[in-house]
Amino acid sequence: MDDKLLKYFLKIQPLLENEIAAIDETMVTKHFKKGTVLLKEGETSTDAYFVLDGIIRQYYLIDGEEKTTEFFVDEQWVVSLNTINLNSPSTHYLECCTDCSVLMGDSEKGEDLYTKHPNLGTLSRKLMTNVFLEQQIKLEAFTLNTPTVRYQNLMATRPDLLQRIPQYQIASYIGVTPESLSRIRKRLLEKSNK
Amino acid sequence: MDDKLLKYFLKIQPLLENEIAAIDETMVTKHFKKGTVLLKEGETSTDAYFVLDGIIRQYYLIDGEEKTTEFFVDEQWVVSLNTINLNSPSTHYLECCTDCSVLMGDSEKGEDLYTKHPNLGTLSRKLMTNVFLEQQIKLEAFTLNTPTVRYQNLMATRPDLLQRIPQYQIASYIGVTPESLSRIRKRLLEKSNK
DNA sequence: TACATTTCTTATCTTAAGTCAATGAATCGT
DNA sequence: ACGATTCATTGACTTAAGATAAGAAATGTA
Repeated sequence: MDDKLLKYFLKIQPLLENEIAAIDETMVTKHFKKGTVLLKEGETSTDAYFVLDGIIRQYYLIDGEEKTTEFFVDEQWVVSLNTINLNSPSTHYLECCTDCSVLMGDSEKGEDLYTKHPNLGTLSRKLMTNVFLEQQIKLEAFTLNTPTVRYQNLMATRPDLLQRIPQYQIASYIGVTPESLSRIRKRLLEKSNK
Repeated sequence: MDDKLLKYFLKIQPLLENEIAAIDETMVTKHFKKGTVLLKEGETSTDAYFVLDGIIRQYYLIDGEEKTTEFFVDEQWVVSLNTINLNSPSTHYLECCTDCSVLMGDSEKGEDLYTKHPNLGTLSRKLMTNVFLEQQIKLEAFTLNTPTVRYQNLMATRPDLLQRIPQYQIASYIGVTPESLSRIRKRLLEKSNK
């Protein structure tokens, strides 16, 4: 099994050899070129991704405009509504911002896995809880802060993104137009120069 | 066991008699008066709540201002970061907006329950998944819409709240000041009168 | 009922975001 | 290296939100 994933799992839950083997059978390593679209609006796919390397962008297409809502990186899970509930076609897109290595697993096969290996069910529960908490923190940060503060937080916590992602996508991510972000940056610069 | 909770659980996962009994032992029905504060900033409580009746408001205190981020009602779970991770004291408050009936359970005891009854672990996993998805929908709605649209959505989907909750808390919930919400309402009225 | 408190609205002013248009800068492909 | 495209900045203007203050409406209470 991929070392990164194993380490990630073992931090959450101890696993037996045969459990590790079982996971191995259900997850495949895949490599995608920059620009590859993994999921389109309207599609129903139960694939879940674990990012090994690269950046995957989630965005919505609203009135012809792309609204970016997340950049998934290293050791993050890409799980969304339609991953879990097949009845609901995807409302968003997933695109590789860079060349990406991911582990892909079918969450439908997951259920079989859990009945055979209850311990993996426990792992999945804890995993889900973690993902939930991360999302809660994100929701908090988005609702409580202004665009300017959101940009400052991004500089502080994810400076890598600012290097590798075009600014208009960052703008969308913090909830403003590219023009507004440009002005936010200008104001911040003026302040720092007193 | 409370009938509402049982129905809710059975929609998610079939349960055996002894599993139901085990849940019963870990959850208590409680009644709170309007205005009761269930959780304060800084507290570490692993209690989780299942709302039977009434409205529980989640809010943050930022520079002396209350920022409302959720109203939990009927058949909703109140689970937050510190419920699950004791190391992190609460960053928010929980308050009863009305007289409330809730089921209270300690999520620490939950873990014991899952080792004894793996099936309840499965229930918990599915539950967590549902709560995660609800939150994802909320995050989508908040990031993609303007305050005006958020208010219109609220009118369409939760008209009960607009009746029972003071407008300045609704304003905070959709991310604006009370004055702004007042103007939003005025604009919408003017439009509907052509 | 009358008073007090809380909540909602209105008005004015300031600040910042959206829109549209134009211009520079950077990047890409051939 | 060249032009073509994409991306970032700037300016002018419009729209809407924040802040502050004042008053109206609603609610609670003695």
